[in-house]
Amino acid sequence: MTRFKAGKVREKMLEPAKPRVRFAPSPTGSLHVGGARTALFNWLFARKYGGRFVLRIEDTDLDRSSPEKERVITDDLRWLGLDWNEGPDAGGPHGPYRQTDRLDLYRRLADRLKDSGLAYWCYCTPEELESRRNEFLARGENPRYDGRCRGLTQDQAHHFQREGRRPALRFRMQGGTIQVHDLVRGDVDFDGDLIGDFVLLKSDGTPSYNFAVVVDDHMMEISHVIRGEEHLTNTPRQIALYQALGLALPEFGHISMILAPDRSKLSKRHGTTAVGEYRERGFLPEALVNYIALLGWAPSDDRELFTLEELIQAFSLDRVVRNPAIFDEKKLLWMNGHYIRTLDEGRVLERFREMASFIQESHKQAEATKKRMAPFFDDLHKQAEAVKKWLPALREKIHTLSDLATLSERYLPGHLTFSPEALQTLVENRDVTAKILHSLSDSIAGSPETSGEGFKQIMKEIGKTLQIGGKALYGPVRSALTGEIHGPELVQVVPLLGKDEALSRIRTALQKMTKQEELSNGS
RNA sequence: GGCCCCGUCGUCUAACGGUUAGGACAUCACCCUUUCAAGGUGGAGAUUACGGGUUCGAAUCCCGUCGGGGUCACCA
Repeated sequence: MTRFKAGKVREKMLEPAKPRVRFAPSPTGSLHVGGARTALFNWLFARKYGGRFVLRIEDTDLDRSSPEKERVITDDLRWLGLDWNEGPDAGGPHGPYRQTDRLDLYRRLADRLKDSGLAYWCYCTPEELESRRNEFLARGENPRYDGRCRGLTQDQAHHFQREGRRPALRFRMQGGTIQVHDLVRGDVDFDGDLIGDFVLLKSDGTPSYNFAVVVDDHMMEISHVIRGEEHLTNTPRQIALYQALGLALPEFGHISMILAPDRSKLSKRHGTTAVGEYRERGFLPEALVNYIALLGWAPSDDRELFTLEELIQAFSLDRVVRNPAIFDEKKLLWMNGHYIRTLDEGRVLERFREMASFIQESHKQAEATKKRMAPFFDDLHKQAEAVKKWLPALREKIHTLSDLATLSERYLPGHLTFSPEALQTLVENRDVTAKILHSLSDSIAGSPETSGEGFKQIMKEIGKTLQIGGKALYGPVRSALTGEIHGPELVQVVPLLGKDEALSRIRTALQKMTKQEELSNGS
């Protein structure tokens, strides 16, 4: 492995004056972590050097694209804090920014290529193409279009047309080597002879990816094409097109992929991959962005924790790493916990509410799902208050905002249920526990308010009277008050519960103990 | 299969030919403590995929092998 040595010229491209970059998702699915990172790197690059970040929607796959998906992707980008200077909604001087609104542009350029003999109509059917492809593969050769429609006569063309075949426009590839100057990988050579004539215009009239990117990147004056490594081998095709159209090349930079723990391509079966799912699970955009930034990029110092603003400062393309990264959810979880703990409470609460309404929103589409999930959503909103109240006590131990919801739930009035362990703790030294709980109840009832200090004092006295302390004393009290054997410090818990709820819980626990005893005597 | 990219602790990564190969997550131990966490301290963990070169000296440069990934679509 060799780090790309930046010469004078390269340096200029790595740190340009006012770059124009773009993120160009196709609205055929949700925004995945890989796409999010590509968007982030582009965004950081633009922000760092005072450039522009363009959002372009590549919706030429008519079958799979949908406005809903587009909305989901843009919504996730905004959630991450990545905004764009130009785009379908934002407008801008190089629009339209949705490829289906640019069809006439592609056709015009396609005509130009066809008229100059650099492109030709191909009448081959998908089935024919497929079987020829397999023949190449069987011979151990590079599968590619064999160019058989290159020299079609008018008669032959008419014949195919009468058969009802709809032609696609193909680009006439030239041989020779094509060099890609890549900002993160250095110079990469490709053999043009191994690349077949690829499609420019599909038979439905929409442009192919390779054609549309070239046209758009040029017309939108994109200076740096920063994208995933899966596009590296497409680049020679695009370079050939730039040359055929007589256009200047942008800079290219291909960042390596994000892989699953088994080193395969990250996909659904590996767990969470979509940004939206992380939102639902209670991750903060602060954490996700920070973690993703560290996948394939490293600062020049030892820092790991960055705000977006700090990332802008620290980011540079020449510190982008070339080897693929494995997505490590454990580290993300740690980082998320860190942000929950250190961000100010108002912000965390805001994120919690965001999560609650996002979950509700995202399930609105499917009416059945919504119905099924309804009680959960109601609870979430009811819990917003509880979460606010309990955040200071709970944030120390959690990793996601969802933990906040599940953990705070049991502190709601009337939500006391006993875990088997807690029940065990209450029952195992029944007599002593009963004494503890009775005197605790009396003391709390007798004091005007339940402060942490007051509670501590009460516990001290009970301990002195009964000659116990530590775990033996606090364990039963914790079990009675919370129904769990683990949780925040009781000194925090008691004032938060309040006098009435605390008393009611002790009563409930005492009753439960009696019931348990009758149960065991009876059997 | 052809072509292309990549290969440093389990994971993310640092180390412009000269460091006891550094940090973070995870893991282990201890401290703190009414519990679980969090936090603190420390430990273990990498013959830099392997094999050859070049060099006084290689994780770093060159070649080969192996392994992983990408791509070869009328998907993007």
